[in-house]
Amino acid sequence: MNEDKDVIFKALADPTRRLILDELSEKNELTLYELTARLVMKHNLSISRQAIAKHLAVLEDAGLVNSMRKGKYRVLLFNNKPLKNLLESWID
Amino acid sequence: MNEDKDVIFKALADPTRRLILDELSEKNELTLYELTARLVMKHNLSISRQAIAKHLAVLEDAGLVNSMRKGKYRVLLFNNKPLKNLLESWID
DNA sequence: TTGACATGCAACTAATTGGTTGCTTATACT
DNA sequence: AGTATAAGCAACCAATTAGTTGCATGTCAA
Repeated sequence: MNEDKDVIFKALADPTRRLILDELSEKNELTLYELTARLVMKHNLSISRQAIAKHLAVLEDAGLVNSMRKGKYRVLLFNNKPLKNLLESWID
Repeated sequence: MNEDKDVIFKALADPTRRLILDELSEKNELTLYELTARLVMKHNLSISRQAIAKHLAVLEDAGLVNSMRKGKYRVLLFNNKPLKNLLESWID
């Protein structure tokens, strides 16, 4: 309901989390390590793996990221469904 | 540029600010007092005028609300332009 | 011009949050 | 079995922030 919206908007409020969505929307099925490496290298981000893991927890909670265990790895999937019609009520 | 986006997303992250946008998108040219009264009454919000004023400053900073002085009053106007295409890069 | 009303500003507080460090668990590979 | 790699968990810290209270400014109307 409306709390879903709140969780989504709050998830989008952080620039690092938006970068994560950018990366995942460009290339799905990244692992946590791959994602961290990409963020650090492509965007000169200095941030730890644990910090990224926390951001991912927030994004998963909002339904914007799903993940599957694949052996040793956890693989990340972007899900844009919650974003559709999110701003609808304000745009005509 | 990208900082604009950040300011906009952060502005949208607060539920009270989203309620303010709801009210203003429904009825433009409210004054601060009218807006406060509406929020308190329609949504059972217990919040002071000053708190609303702070939220409005954030929304104005993001370009989502404009205001004009009209004599004794300040009149508030909703502006949805910054919201258009905000999520575009993630939705196909 | 004086009082009432609408708004503006500043200092303070409590809660939230993004980040770190350190340790543990789980899986793969030789 | 033993080591290296990927991830999970928990406690702590610093900065941000939503909210409050108190006071100042500006405008209208009698």
